[in-house]
Amino acid sequence: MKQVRVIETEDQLETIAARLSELGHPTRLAIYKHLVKSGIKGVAVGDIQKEIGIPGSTLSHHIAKMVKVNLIKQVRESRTLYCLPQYDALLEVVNFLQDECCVNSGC
Amino acid sequence: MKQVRVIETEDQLETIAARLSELGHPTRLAIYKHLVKSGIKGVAVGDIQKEIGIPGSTLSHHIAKMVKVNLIKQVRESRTLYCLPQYDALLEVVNFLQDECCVNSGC
DNA sequence: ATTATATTTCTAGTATTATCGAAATGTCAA
DNA sequence: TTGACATTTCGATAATACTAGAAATATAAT
Repeated sequence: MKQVRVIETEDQLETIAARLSELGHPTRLAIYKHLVKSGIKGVAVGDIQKEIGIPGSTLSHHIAKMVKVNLIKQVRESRTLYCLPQYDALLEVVNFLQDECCVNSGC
Repeated sequence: MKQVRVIETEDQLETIAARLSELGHPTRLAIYKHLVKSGIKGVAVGDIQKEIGIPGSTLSHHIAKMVKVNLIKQVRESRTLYCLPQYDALLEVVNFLQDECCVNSGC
C-alpha cells in the first residue's frame, strides 16, 4: 500500500527542470548543502555569507532564485532572515530522477 | 556491510552541479527522460528528434552538453548514432541529493 | 529621532547559453 | 565516385544569467 501517485502534467517537467537548474550552480549547490546540513531551524543569511564568503548582493540573488522555485523558504525573526530548506520540493526532484533512473537500470 | 564510501573532493560538488545544470533545461530533461524510458539499447539521434521535434543542430548541441558531463554516451552503428543514458552518473547525482536531503528531514 | 544591523533591490557591466540555418563530416549503397 | 542519409560543427544573433557596488528597506537599540 506504499503507493506513490504520479501526476504527470506538462509543467511537472518544467518545474523539475527549474529546480534542477537552480541547484546546478556551484555556489547555490553549496548554499543548499550547507542549509540541509545545518538542520531544520534554518540558517541566517548572514551566517550563510560567513560560510560561503561572497558579497551580500550576490548571495541574496542566489537565495532568491532558490526561493522562487520553492527549494528554500525564508522566515524573518526580528532583523534576521532565516533560510529553510524545503525538503518536499527536493524530494519531488529526487523522485523524478529516481523514477526516470530506475525504470531500466535496476538501481 | 552495505556501506557507501563518500569521497568529498572539492570538485565533487562541481561535477554534480554541472550535471544538475544540464538536466535543468526543459528540452534536455525531456530528452533524458525519453532516453531512460526507452531502455538500455539507446535511442538514435534521429529518433529523439522525431520525438522532441527540434532542429538537428539544436538537438545536437543539447546532446553534446549531456555527453560532456557523462550523463549520456554515444555509440555509432554505421550511419546511426545511438544515445545511451549513463545510469551511474545519474545515480551519483541522485545519491548526492539524497545524502543532502535525508540528513535532517528523515525522508 | 538617530544610529547600527541585516538583508534586499537597483543598476550595470560582463559572461555564458540557446537557437538554428548553412556548411562540413562520416558512412553506406549503387 | 556520386548520391543519399545521419549527424555534427560553424557562425551569428538573441536571450538569459552572474557578479558586485551603491542605495534602499526593515528592524531594533539608544
